[in-house]
Amino acid sequence: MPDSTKRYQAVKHALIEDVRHARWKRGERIPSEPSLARRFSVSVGTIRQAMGELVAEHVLVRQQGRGTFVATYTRDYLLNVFFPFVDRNDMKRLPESRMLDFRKVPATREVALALALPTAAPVYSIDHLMSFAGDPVIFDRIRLPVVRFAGLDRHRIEQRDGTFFGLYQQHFAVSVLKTVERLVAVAADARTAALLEVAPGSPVLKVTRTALSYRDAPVELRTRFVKTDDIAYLSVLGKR
Amino acid sequence: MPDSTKRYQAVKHALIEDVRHARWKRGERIPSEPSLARRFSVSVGTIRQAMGELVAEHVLVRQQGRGTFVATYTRDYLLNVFFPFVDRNDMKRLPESRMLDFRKVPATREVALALALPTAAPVYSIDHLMSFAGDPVIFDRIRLPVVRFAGLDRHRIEQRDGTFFGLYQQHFAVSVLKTVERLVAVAADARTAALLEVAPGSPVLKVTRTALSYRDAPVELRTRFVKTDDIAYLSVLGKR
DNA sequence: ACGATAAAGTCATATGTATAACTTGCGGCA
DNA sequence: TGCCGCAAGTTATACATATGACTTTATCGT
Repeated sequence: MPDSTKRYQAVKHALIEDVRHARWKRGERIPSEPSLARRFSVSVGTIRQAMGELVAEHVLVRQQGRGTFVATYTRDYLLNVFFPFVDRNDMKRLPESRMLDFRKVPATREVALALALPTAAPVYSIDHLMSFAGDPVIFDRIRLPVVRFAGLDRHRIEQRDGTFFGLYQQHFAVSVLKTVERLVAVAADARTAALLEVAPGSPVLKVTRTALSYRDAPVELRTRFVKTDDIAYLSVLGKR
Repeated sequence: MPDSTKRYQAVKHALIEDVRHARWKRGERIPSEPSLARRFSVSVGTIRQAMGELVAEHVLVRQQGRGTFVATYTRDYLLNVFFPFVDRNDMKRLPESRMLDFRKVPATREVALALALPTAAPVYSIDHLMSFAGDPVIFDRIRLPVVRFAGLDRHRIEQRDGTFFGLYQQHFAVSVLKTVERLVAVAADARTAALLEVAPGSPVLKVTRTALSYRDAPVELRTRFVKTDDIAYLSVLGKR
C-alpha cells in the first residue's frame, strides 16, 4: 500500500462524489465492477469493498445479473426505513396526508442551528396532518432551507406521488440517508389537541427530527406530535 | 461451488453454534483465521466473510494484531447500544439504579406471549428505579423467565457490577443481541407519578421492550415509564 | 535488571483469477 | 409470428497469495 489512505476508501469517496454531483442520475446503472476497476486502477475486490459499504449505506443498490444502480428511494423503502409507526398489531400502514399551511419564514435561532444555516435565513414552513381512516394521528411542522428547495410551492407538495423524502429526491436531488429523532412525552397544547382530536393537556408523543443527506448535511427539520392511542413508535436497537 | 448452500454461511452458522454452546467462552480468543480456514477446509477469505457478518452483528469482536474474540459486553458498550436516553445536550450519562421489588409470579397471558412461555409459567418480576443526581427519571418493571434465570435473587441483582444485561451474560450465559421497543405517551398513574415525582396524570413516555438473544429468542420483557422533563429518547433511522 | 530490538503471530488491505448464479437480448427454428 | 435456447454481460462466491499494520513475546546486549 503506497500511502496511508486506504484505496477502497478513496474509491468510495470518489463514487460518493459522482453520485452527489449527479454525474450518474438516480436509478441509473453505474459502470460494471471490472470497468470501474480499470478506471481506478485497482482490483475488482477493492471496488467491491468500496461499493459494498455504499450498498450498506443505501447509496447504491446491487442486483445480481443486472448491475449496480444509484439508489432510488421508493415509497415502500422510505416507509420501511423512516416511518417507525405501527398499529396495535405492530403492522405498518399508510396514513393519508393533508397539508394545512405553507409559507416562507425567517429561521429562528434553533431552526438555523439545526439546519446549519445563518440566523434568519429563509426557510419554508409546512404544517401537515396524517390520518388513519379519517382519524388524525400525526401533526407535523416541517422546516426546509429555501436555499436547497428553491421554488417549492403548495402545488408541488400536493401533487407529490409519495412521501416528502421522495419529493425532495425527485425534484431537488436531495437524498435523505439518515434521520436523528428525539422523543419526549408532552401535554398537547390547544392547537395540537384540536388537530389530533384529543382533550387539551392529553399526553402526546413529541418527536423532533433532523433529516441528513450525504456527509450528514442536515436538509430538513421536523417537529412532530403523535397521538399514540392507536399507534406506537417502534424502535429496534442492536444487531445492525 | 459444489452445492447450493453457501460455504461462508455454513461457516457462519457453525461459528454461531460454537458461541451459543459456550464452546468458546465470552471474551475468549477464538482460533486465528488461517487455522479456522484449515479446520473448515475453506480459504481465509471465506472465513473472513463469515466472521465479518458476525462482527457486524456484535457476536464477535476483531482486534488487529491480537485476534478475534467472542463479544463480551462492557458497561460502556451496553450503554451505547441499548440505552437510548440523552440529556438536554444530547449527551449520554449514567443513571443511578435502585431495586424496589423482587418476586416470583406466574406469567400473565401477555407476558407469556411476549416471552414465548407457556401460560402461567413462573417469571421473576423486578421493579426498578433509575435516577440522575437523585432525580428519578425511569421506572422499570422487568419480567424474566425463571427457566432461563433459575436461582436469581435480590442479592445477585444488587451486587451486579454493571447493567442488567451484563448480569444476564455473566451469571446466566444469556447474551442480549437486540431489543424491540414500542413507545407511546401516556398519563402517569398514581404509583408511577409518585415514583417519578410528577403530578398524577402528567405525560410520561411508556416503553414496552422485548430483549432478544441468538435466533431472536426473547429473554426479557420490560415495561418502562420515563419522565422526559430532562431526558429524551434518541433514535437514529437509516444508514446502518 | 533493564531496555532496545528482533521475531513471530494476527488481523487488514489488496491483487488476480476462476467459476456459479442470474438477467437480458438476440437469433434461429417451428 | 412466436417462442425456445443460447450467448454475452453482470454480480456473487470462492480460492490462493502477498504485503502492511499492529501486538505480544522473546532475545540480546549493556
